[in-house]
Amino acid sequence: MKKMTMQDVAERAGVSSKTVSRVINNEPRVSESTRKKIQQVIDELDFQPNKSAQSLAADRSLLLGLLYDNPSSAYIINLQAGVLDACNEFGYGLVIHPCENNSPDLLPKLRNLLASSRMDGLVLTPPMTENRQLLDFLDSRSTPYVLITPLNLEQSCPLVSIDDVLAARQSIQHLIDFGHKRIGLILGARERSGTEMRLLGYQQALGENNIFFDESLVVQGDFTFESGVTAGLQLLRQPQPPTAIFASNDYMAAGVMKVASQLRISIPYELSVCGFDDTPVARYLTPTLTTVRHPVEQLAQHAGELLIRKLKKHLERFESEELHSELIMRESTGPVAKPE
Amino acid sequence: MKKMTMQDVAERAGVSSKTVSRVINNEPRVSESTRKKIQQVIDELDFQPNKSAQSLAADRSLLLGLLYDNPSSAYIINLQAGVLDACNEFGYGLVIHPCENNSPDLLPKLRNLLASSRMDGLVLTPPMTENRQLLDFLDSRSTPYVLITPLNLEQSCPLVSIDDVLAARQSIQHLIDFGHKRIGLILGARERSGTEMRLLGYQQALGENNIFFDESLVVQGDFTFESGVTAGLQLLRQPQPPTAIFASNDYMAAGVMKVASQLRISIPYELSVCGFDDTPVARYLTPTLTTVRHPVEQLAQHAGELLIRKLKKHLERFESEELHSELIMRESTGPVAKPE
DNA sequence: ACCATTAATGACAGCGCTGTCACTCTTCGG
DNA sequence: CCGAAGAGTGACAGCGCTGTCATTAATGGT
Repeated sequence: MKKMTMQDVAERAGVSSKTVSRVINNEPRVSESTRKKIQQVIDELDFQPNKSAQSLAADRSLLLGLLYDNPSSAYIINLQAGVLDACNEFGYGLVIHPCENNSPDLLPKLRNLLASSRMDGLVLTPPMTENRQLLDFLDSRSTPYVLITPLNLEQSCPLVSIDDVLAARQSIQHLIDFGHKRIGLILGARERSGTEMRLLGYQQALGENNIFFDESLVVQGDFTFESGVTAGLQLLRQPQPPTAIFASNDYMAAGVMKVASQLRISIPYELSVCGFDDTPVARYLTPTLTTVRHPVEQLAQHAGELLIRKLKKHLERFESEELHSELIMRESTGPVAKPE
Repeated sequence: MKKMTMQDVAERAGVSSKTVSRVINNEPRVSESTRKKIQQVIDELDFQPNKSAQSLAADRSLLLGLLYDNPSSAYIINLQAGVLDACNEFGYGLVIHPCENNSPDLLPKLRNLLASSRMDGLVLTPPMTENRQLLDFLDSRSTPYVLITPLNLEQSCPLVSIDDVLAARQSIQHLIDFGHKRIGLILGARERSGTEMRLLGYQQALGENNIFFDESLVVQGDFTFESGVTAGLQLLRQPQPPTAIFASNDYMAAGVMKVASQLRISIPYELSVCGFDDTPVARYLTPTLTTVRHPVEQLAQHAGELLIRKLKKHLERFESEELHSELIMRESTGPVAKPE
């Protein structure tokens, strides 16, 4: 495992080290024959260029940063896996950075991180994607970034997203197909753009099925289990309670299930519950939770690739992508008990 | 945000860049007065040394690697946070590497990663900590590493650990205090050293309370929810079923709760269930799960610090640490229904 | 056959830091 | 008062790569 340099490769291939560099970096202006020869030597010696030297000489760190502030660890792990895939493919490294979106020293900390790690670009996730200050800061230093976000707004940067409206509409449709007509909706945190998307999807589904939109069936949550409990109580204690509840994430759905258990409402016989995100907890609850699975890892991978292509200038204007979610049917949803 | 070099700092402080380097690296042989003056200039300019140049010149990457193969995302997030803390404190970067302990190309992949990222040291977590091949490989390249592991074996390397025996004993004691005498134990994967520790703790607790050790109350699991279901069935269908069950992690405990629900056994009135690890799911289950919380983040932080000190040679022999766990009492445990 | 253009390659400096070694200035025992 | 030892500092080379520019070989139009 002694160290190896481009010089070694160059000598063994009978070329200059600069030409080896050209091959490593996929630069043009190398004849097919030399390229092949050099590649062969590289493979033989299992040569890996020294990242520090590359960074120093080319003045780019070959590092991507991943910023997140999200309580769902499963979500983050998937994110990381996706971005890592992209990084590995293109020889980039990944710097992970858990942060607190609302902390006043988010920016100073980030500035510090950027100064010391010199990341070439950033992948941002909600809720950071909606932090205007943060985005402006990045723009001002012209640090490239891509967003992973349910946001459909006219963004002026590349982003990857899922269609939250569609995902919500399909879940509600699933409940309607079971005969439900009074369907409760628990929204997520108000400032998050996904929240209104889901409300929109809910309304669309009702509209398509000529079901009256009853505002009292829509309650505000904040993505926490506790808010799910509160919201669940609020819904189930109504004079005419819903027969099904769609929660904007699994934790709030778990909260509803807790309430149902306390009120001795049996799921799915007396109440259907549908979550969102397909967190691992969905499989561990009793009954298991019907929920919506997002392709988080692919999303993150695309985001990483997009960013890297942007860094390499192989990117025309703002490319963006939209992936789709999938309804995972489990035990917590079923037909209405007695058709009204 | 124009770039700054040690040269700039040096000029402004009226010294050579080498002396600035000395201050940055906390080297001795710098007079207190110059050190102070330079530090002041550094603070004023908010100077950060160029990591790539440092790495290249000093031939060390200033990078730690974190290897894990664990299905619990919450555990990993905590791990990462802990190691990151240590890294940030000492100016190191972190390379995360999810891997598959049983994959045949674990070693080739790792070799690759080490070749390209040139990490200075590694933090290993179960089950990698018990992968002899892996450890030998690292020893052979003399890559420093520290282990985070429940293992109590005479290891020849630094490690941080929790006292699994104690943690298990205390949980069992908690159940005994509620009057339970027939206590089921669901073990984790057989090859994991924590498993026998927990069995030991179980036996100790029984012994201390003069309770007969009934082998039929101990069943094998593998840390998955599904194995918890199987094990739960096995225990609860016995002619004389246990009145309490201790599962070696929360997922298996969730499996037991599922079984109990299906068999219409009410928790905690007819059966107490205790988990291990305090995964988020413990709070979302109904009833909420009594479990054991480990100081994963501190553990990881200590591991990181230990490793960095080892890298800096500030480490005499094999330092190791042991931290303690905490029983989190929730709703799933309670007194026996009818004292026998 | 001649110059203009382009393709393919190499020579060389230098990215920003650290290791080595040389140098100066104290300090102190004898 | 002298030499040795040590503390404090700087000059300089060079880590392994890439950017720039020079150089040579191949190609084509007239």
